[in-house]
Amino acid sequence: MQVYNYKVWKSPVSDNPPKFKREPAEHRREALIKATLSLIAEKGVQAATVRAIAARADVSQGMIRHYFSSKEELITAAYEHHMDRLTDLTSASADADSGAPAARLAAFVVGSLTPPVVDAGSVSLWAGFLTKVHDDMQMRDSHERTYYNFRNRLEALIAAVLEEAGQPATPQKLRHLAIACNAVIDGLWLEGGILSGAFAPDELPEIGIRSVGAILGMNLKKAGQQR
Amino acid sequence: MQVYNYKVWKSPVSDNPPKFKREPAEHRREALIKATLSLIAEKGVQAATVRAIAARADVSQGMIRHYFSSKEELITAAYEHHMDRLTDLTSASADADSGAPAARLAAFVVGSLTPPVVDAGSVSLWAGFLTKVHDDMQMRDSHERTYYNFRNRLEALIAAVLEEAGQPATPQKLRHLAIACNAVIDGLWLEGGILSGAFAPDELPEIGIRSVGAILGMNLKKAGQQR
DNA sequence: CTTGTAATTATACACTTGCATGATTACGAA
DNA sequence: TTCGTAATCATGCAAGTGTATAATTACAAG
Repeated sequence: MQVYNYKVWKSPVSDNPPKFKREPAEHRREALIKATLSLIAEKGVQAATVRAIAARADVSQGMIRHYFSSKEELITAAYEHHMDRLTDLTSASADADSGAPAARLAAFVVGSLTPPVVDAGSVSLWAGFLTKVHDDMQMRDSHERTYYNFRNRLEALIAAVLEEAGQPATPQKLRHLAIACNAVIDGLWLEGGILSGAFAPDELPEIGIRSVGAILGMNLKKAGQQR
Repeated sequence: MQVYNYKVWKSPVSDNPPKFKREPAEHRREALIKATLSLIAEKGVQAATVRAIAARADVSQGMIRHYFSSKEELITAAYEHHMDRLTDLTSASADADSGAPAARLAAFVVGSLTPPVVDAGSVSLWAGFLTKVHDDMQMRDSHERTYYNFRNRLEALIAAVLEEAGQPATPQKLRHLAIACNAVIDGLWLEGGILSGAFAPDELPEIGIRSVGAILGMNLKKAGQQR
């Protein structure tokens, strides 16, 4: 049974084909992380075994312990990579919009509720990791960090919107609004990823904008369209 | 190394202590399910091994295959048990309130966002199972069933509230409102369970009621208090 | 061309996993 | 009491797990 399928390439002299290639460390780490993520997204954490990861990354299983001090460390690195990618994607959609605060908030919401952020694999990954957040301290820290990062970004957008509308809120009120809006987005993102077929293409962003607008007491939809 | 600790009780004749006791089948199934749930809640799905479950239920590991056709079937049964318990708990808080529709909806929201529904173990359990929802078809069906069960209940409460307020909504509008309110509740429930210490005791229900009210365009808080 | 050395592979080990099987044992029926 | 049988236990097995270690091998410096 051939398990490994190490990459083959042409040798300068064809009669002595090298059996593997030395790659820069960052390349290898990235390949291992991507292999881990795709495995977890497809078949869950329990499928991300040392051998399966190595096979998917086209390397021998020894590489994992060569580039990470343990398999757990690889899992954690993969989690951070995934979450960073998610926040980058949503932030990008808000930052791309240089219009009024309301428009930027709307873009942020829509970005969070459309592919590739809304995705079955993403949710599966997130849930798979969440299991470890419970007891692994490093994971717990990582989760809190990304959660607050997202919520604070949201809170800043909300503050700008309220200020522009001439309805500034107290810090506590602002905090509550951010928590609430964050919850709607999270909930919609979740079910959108799990029950992918249960919603029409633009249904989720639509509901998201309307709900966030309702919570803030204004019509984000119109504000978002007039850009 | 002593692994098992079978229950000991007094024998009618003390010189011949029986080594185990025959229990009704339903007792055993329930004990195995509870052992499974507590294990998953504490240390994640990967800790719910045949041996660990048996040890916690104070039986030999053979019992699992005796009462369930496979370990997977036990896991599924445990999932359904857990979800049924969650929906029962939230429904109970709404059904207990026989007041105005708005009060019942408020009770439903509050019940969903206070312990024991909001609980680290519950969320951990839910996330652990979610991993399996992705590929296991039976799990997928079970998830959809409980999800729609919860959302439909919510939708019925919302419909009653809107009707009483003289603002009946179209089916599509009603569906959107239910999805949105469901999302807020889910999101708040999630973070409340994960970051248990990050919220004040009554902060989550407070935010929940205010947000659901905002989405529906009314003040649920006052309506809930006047019972 | 040599040669050193770090990257990579190959293999082995101790342990855990779910499941199967046969040996016990409690307990109701006769 | 005796006895049958289903419930329960004890043990073993093959496959899979993460990790450790030694054997290869690419590749650049001299």
